[in-house]
Amino acid sequence: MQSPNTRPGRLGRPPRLSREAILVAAQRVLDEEGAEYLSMRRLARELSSTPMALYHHVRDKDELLMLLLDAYVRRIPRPDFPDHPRERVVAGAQALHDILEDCPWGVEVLASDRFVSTSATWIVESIVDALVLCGLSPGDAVYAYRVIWCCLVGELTARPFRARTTPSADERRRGLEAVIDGLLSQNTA
Amino acid sequence: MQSPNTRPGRLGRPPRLSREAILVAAQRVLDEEGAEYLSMRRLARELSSTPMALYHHVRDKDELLMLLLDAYVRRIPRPDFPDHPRERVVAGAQALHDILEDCPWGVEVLASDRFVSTSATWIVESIVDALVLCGLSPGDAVYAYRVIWCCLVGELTARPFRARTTPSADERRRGLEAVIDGLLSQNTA
DNA sequence: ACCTGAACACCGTTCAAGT
DNA sequence: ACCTGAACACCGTTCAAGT
Repeated sequence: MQSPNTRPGRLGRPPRLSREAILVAAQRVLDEEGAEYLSMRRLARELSSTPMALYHHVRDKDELLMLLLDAYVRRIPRPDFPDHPRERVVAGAQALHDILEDCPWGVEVLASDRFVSTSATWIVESIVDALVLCGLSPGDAVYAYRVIWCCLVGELTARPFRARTTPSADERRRGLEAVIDGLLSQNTA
Repeated sequence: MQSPNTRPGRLGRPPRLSREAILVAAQRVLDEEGAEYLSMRRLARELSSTPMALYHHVRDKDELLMLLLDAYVRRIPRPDFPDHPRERVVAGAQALHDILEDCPWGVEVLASDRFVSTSATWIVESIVDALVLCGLSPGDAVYAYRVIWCCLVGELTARPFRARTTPSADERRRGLEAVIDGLLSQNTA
């Protein structure tokens, strides 16, 4: 129950903030108000602190978002995927979609540069592995994964769309399967 | 050669700005500095005017972007597409991709709501029609178009990606064809 | 070491006034 | 009718100072 700000033998002022506390508060703002309201200034207010205090625990806003996404992904339970390779690709892509759907701000963070976290590698690797088991060469598998990833990003980014009806989960799955099957059958061509 | 600000019989102060002039200046900023520098304030400076003068000719920044994209699309020459339906789908998607690649800020405008311009309908319709000619039902064709559109948006949004090598035009085409063939063959399933 | 306050260089937009 | 200036309510970030 040793609180960090009472730890003895440390020089200087005891910290009032911590990376942990900042991330918790940021997640709260994200949940309660949405990503468009998460600013360094808003976050400082949430913590009854000043914007600049944050910069002592986090390099900049981009790093903060990266850390938030990282923590979010880490909280996700690792589902066990089906044995059949094709089903595994579909399930993996579906999982990736679901993760990002619950975390719309994350798409932007991932789509932009900088994010090099390894906390989501398992799912990427699981998809690529399954693609190889489906018969694709490693190079083709990576590329096929890339196409799948682009479709997911597009699906999540191009939200409203001209057809005002959001597609049902079933429709989405059919679309996803079509894309995956197309990528798989290109191998044999 | 009748300049609008000398047109007789009009009441009030002659206009110094016009929607046309604003769009031209905005396009110049876009070309020379990039979309991230196009602000109402920057644009007003470009026109030696004040930010608020712009709001007399344009409802807000979103409308400005919409008008810019509209003008951009209108300038594109209408290519003639191949006869074979499948090739037509591929060519249409390719064209859509190329248009947006030269116009990265447009992706965001299109991905967000509001844009209801009809200046790009011809290309969308051409793709949907070709999909129907390929044997898809009208409903399936619209949905297939949606999937293709999402892939394009994703491809353009998820720019850098973990594989640091940007795919070649050939690779991209292969990916696109795989997606399209997947969508087409789902029909017969 | 950790935090504060003021400042810099921006945003989009509203409101009241000027010609 | 068209434009201006000041103001509102924001941004992310740097810099110098305080304890």
